[in-house]
Amino acid sequence: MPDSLQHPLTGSFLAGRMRHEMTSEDRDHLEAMAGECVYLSDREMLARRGKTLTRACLLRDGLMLRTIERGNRRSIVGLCVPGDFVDLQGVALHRLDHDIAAVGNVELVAFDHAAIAQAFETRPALGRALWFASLLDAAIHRRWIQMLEQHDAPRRIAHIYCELHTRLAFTGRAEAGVVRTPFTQFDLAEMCGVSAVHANRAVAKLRDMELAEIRRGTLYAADWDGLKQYAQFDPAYLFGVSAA
Amino acid sequence: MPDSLQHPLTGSFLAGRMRHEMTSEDRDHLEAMAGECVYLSDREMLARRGKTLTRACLLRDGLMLRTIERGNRRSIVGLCVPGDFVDLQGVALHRLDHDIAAVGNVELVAFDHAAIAQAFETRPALGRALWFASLLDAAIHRRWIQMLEQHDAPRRIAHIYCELHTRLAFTGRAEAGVVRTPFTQFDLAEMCGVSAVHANRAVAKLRDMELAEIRRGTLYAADWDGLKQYAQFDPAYLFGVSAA
DNA sequence: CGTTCCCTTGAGTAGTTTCAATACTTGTGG
DNA sequence: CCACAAGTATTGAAACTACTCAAGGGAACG
Repeated sequence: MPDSLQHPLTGSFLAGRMRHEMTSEDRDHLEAMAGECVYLSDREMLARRGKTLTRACLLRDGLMLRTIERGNRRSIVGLCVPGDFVDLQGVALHRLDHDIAAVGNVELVAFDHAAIAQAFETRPALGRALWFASLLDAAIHRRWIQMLEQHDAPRRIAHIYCELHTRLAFTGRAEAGVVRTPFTQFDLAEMCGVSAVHANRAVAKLRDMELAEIRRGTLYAADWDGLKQYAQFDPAYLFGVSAA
Repeated sequence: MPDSLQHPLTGSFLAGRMRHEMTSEDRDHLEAMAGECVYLSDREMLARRGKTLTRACLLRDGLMLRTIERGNRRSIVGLCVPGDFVDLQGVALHRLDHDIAAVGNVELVAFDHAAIAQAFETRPALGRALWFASLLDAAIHRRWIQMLEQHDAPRRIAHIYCELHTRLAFTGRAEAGVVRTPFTQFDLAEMCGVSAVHANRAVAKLRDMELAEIRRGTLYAADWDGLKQYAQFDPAYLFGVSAA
């Protein structure tokens, strides 16, 4: 029986990464720990910076943003795709250092911190899996730092879509040559640390270079290999099983 | 007996953060797990991207850089201060996504992955502490992403020194108004994602604004509060006990 | 005492921002 | 089905920021 049917709530967790190394008992246990489902619509916040949390949520469908607001300016410091625990930090750090917001409609499932803490005691392998997931997040953050330090705006946008495509593919959600998102150009600007006008020109450059067309958040690749090369995208940092 | 004497090798681990929440048994256990000491001098590499690791190292003295090289350009994506596990990722991810290099002379102590993995099984609280440390790293990465997205070069440099001062203070290594590092302006440029020439002008701007003087890597604050305000430094993301 | 590395400064160029105006989309209500 | 409003995308021009290239100055080390 496929994993996704056996574990309808948690089947995407670490899929394509170390999920295959987890025992079926641990996978069953995680599924059994799942609490209520949470639904949010576009731009709704799941959690805010500084808030104390008592549960952690696994994203089941849709995309979410990690954001930090400062004055009237917002930065997007990370993306969440299905299969990601979006606020796992809260279990150990108790409060969040950033906000978590939906882009488009999203579906999550909640886990009580107490249940996760207990799993840490009784099921070390599950604890390791959660740790692994946190380390993956950090590796992605580092790649973003490098991207912001070295790439210009068009390359940043290209890289973000390449990363998304690979991360979505881990859970079987990728389409060949297409990455569907509800991002506005304003969102892209906030991810890249540039103005909205410049993000627009960056999108136009990708189109002019005949690498990809981005319409209403969705990227249609004209030359997928060329795009990956242009973005200097190397998926090793995502630790997928195929890339290992 | 002070912690630093009782645990000469590991007494700095999570000091000022959740160390006080760890039981003395766990602290003793961590100290007992420590293996051989490692010494590196300026610009020496501890580990390289892609390499498979079998042990993890705790930084005891000196500073280290997390770097990613791409072509002939290097990015600095993070800093390590005493008390940090510099390559803890390797325990769960097996290989590194970045390089780890010394700046100045450093002193580390090594832990076998096998010992850490076993501690994860037998001492869940120690496992949680390691997880906590990883989550802290991720929070710092997120702040860097925001800094790169929103701040200009002088503010980035100011922020890096503010962060360092706070992180060094956790282990009692901070001096009032001074942050000593062996960074060259070239290093600062690689942390900020700007050219070395521009980093020099940024340093000059901090001097002209009478906020701080940076000579041979060491920052002498002329107006520490003004500097923190200019950098928009808010230490909450470092999860220190006083800032909690 | 010179070599080397690091820092500093100037001038021209490229990339990015702001402001402002115009068009395209999508959804809503008449 | 059309008109309108709101949000989103596009374009131009001027100002600004940061980059490269290039040359010169200063400090540390053998």
